[in-house]
Amino acid sequence: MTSKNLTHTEPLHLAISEQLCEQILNGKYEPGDQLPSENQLMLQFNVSRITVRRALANLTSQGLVISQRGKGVFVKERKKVTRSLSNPLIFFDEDMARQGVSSSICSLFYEKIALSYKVGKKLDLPSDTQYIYCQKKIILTDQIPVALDITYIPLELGKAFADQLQSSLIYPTLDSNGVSIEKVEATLECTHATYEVSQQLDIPLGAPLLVNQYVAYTTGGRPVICGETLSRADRLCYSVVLTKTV
Amino acid sequence: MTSKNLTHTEPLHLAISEQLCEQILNGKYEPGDQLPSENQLMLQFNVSRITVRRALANLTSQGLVISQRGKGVFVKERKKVTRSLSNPLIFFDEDMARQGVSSSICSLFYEKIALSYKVGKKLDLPSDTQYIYCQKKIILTDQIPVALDITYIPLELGKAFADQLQSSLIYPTLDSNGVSIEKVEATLECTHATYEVSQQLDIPLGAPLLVNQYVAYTTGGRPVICGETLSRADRLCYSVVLTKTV
DNA sequence: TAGTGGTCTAGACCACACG
DNA sequence: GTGTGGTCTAGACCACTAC
Repeated sequence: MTSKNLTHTEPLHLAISEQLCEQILNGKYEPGDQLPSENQLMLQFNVSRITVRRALANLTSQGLVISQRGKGVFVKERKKVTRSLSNPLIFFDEDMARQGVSSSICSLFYEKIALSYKVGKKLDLPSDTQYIYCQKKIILTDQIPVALDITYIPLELGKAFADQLQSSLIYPTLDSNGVSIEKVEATLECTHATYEVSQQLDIPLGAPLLVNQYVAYTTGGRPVICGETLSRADRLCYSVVLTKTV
Repeated sequence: MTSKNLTHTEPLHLAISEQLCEQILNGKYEPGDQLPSENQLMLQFNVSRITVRRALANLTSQGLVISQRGKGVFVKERKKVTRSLSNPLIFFDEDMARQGVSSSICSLFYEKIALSYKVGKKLDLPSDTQYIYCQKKIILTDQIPVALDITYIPLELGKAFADQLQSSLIYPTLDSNGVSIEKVEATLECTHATYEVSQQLDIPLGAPLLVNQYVAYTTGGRPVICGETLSRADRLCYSVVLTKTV
């Protein structure tokens, strides 16, 4: 019945994935449910395995399902936490706690590295500055990795708070040491997970990431730290409130 | 040399896509350049076509290349425009003009529809309200579709400015008619293009979209309009400035 | 051991772009 | 027409999970 000649307009794999997509959205398959196996789908739609796999790949690229080797294909859970970018600045862990979510960090890297031109400019460092601290860490909520953060910290701060920074988040650390964050400039965009990042955040290659590139300023408009947070787009969203200040 | 037994850790398609990825990032292939054809890659890496295609699919899902039937596979241009969410509110077209980019809109749909509970709540409408205007439009920059916007406009506004709204953007229209936007609440997240949206924005199925869900308020904290903008993640990013107001 | 998804092959036909 | 990517098949082997 699914003769190839009838589907001049729509490829088979698309027809199948659209149908499965509808069933997922309609609730025939609920989050956590297992889809029929590739074998069953081959029989059900009377197509070859590669076409079934292509259809499943469509669903995966739409973030609807996740496949697990040896187990099956499952409908993804759709639970996101919200990171508030409102004023006043709310610390990440407080933000999560308010949503009933636990958070922790796992420091991957904390070292003095050569300062790049770009970072030097963002932090308005003297032109003879040669080094800076760089921290890479994984941020987890409810034990699941949600974000990879890379922060650049000028030497004096990085040295003073090294221990603290490796076990807690950066804004609270600065705050509790008398460095008040007065302003944050951020850009939000979306990229795709490289192979390396996909491994670190346990997501498929090419999965969408929300990128938050930020520069934080303390009193007197002096930049303190900058960096970027790559968040799993299936786990995090940002909220913003803009008020006309005139 | 690319014997299967050597690559226990890494599948062939990944090894190939990683190598091509590196060459793209290194500049061997520049934006706009054509990659070797599938046939050439089959010979070059001594693998089957399906493996080459899988490697190219990896690159596509990472947003690095785009394939065009009958022509070839090309390295994607990486040009993004920035939408400022700072204060004061900058209109989209001014924002684009400042970046040397032309912008236009294409109205797809402008009709009175039944009011949903969700929208009614966002706009704080009287509980007996039954209808609302809904506008769907494509937003183009430099003639390329970048976003799909869906806006909900209460009856009195929607009727009064119907003509204007179909040819120009909503904030400027409201502003020029004496409706000042004092506050905007927005959440930013990322989803995947459904088949329908992928067709409208000319992107692959499942491509990442930046979703901006907003409610705009006028004087006295009264909500005026709400809606959501689905932007192509490869073409748009948002910028935000947060100032401690205390 | 049985069932699942992951990788890979060789081969076929189709649709589209370009000269 | 030639070359390109898009779709699809049948079949094989592997790695992982669960029993």
